[in-house]
Amino acid sequence: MPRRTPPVRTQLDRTAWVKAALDILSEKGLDGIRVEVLAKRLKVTKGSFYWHFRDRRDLLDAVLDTWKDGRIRDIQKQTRAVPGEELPRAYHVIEVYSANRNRKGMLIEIAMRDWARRDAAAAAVVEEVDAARLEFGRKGFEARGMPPLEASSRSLLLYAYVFGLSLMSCGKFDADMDEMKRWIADRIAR
Amino acid sequence: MPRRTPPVRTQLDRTAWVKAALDILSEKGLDGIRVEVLAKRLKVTKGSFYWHFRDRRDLLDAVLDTWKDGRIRDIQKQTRAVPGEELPRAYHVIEVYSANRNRKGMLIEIAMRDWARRDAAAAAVVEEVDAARLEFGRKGFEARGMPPLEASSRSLLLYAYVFGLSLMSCGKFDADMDEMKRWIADRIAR
DNA sequence: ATTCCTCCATACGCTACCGTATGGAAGCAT
DNA sequence: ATGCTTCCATACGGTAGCGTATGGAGGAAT
Repeated sequence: MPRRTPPVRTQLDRTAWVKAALDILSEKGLDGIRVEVLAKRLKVTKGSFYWHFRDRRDLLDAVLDTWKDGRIRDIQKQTRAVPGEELPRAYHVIEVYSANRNRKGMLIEIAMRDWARRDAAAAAVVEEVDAARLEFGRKGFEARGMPPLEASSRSLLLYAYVFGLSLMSCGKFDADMDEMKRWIADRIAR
Repeated sequence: MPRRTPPVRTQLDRTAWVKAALDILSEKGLDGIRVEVLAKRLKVTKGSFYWHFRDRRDLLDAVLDTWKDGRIRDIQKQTRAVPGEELPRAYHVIEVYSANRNRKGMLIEIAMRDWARRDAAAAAVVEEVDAARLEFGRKGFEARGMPPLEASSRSLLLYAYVFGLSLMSCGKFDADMDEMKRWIADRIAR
């Protein structure tokens, strides 16, 4: 009778801690990332944590790096899409960000920006990611023949809108939210 | 020689604690509102706090009420402005919210929304305030002859934009941020 | 002057969390 | 088998914060 339950003998590494930290970041914000809380979630003790990380700050830095890499990679993936499809791509971006299915990612976005207000390293990361996004959007609009100022403005409006929408509770503002979102997407991208 | 320094003999009341709580909320977020920290700022001890408040939650509820009343009052003040001035009023709203001078108010806005995600009472307050704002904006656009869907959409876009902008770090995205803001304001309100 | 009420200080126990120190189990090489 | 390395458990001291208990100062009322 070998191996009834593969007894959670799963070795942990830094990525597991970072993943758990991102989870709890989306739920409780930066102040929710507590060493002993994460340890409990991962069914281990602090001993493990302080083996993989120097201290809490070390984990936070790893979280920042991981998040930044992921976001930058996402943008580059979108950028490599076929050219000549800029308009549907703009709609796609709006759709992805403002959809409820991307809830967790959006919560992390907001938590990151909260974090950035109180931490220089986080601020640098967010700034870098935002710059990449705005640049991506600007290029898309310019590829459709818009002048630089208009392209930049639309790009900024696009991202400000999707982030702003995610922190408003407009649940019962209007029943036809979908129509409104469509109207707005047109206003931004058309 | 009477009264060298009016020896901080200033009696505290609930409003003083609420005010301090709002201050620290804008700086450190909800988790920054700690009884003993506020006491230190107000140069008193916890003994005072627990005289005026039942517990920390009691303070938080008072903060919510105070903030809600202030926001609602602000909206009503704007609503009572002279009619026929809807367009400049829309620009004014954008200007006020997106300006850097309103920094603290904006930080509180964001902190409130963060709070709302983890607390039902806060969620209710934010929802009420947002509904009032969206309604205010909608009426303004409808007064200019726009159909309901468009008016609602523009109102939503307006507030989502100003809130979203406040959590982006677009410092070095473009030097002519002012021109971009103007372009965007036109796109939203014109 | 005494009493009462308001407002705050002090002291206490309790929990959550950080970081360290140390030991121990499991796998691998020799 | 023995030693080495990796990964984690346990135990400890320390800080920050919550809420309570209790006492005390100062003004107001009598």
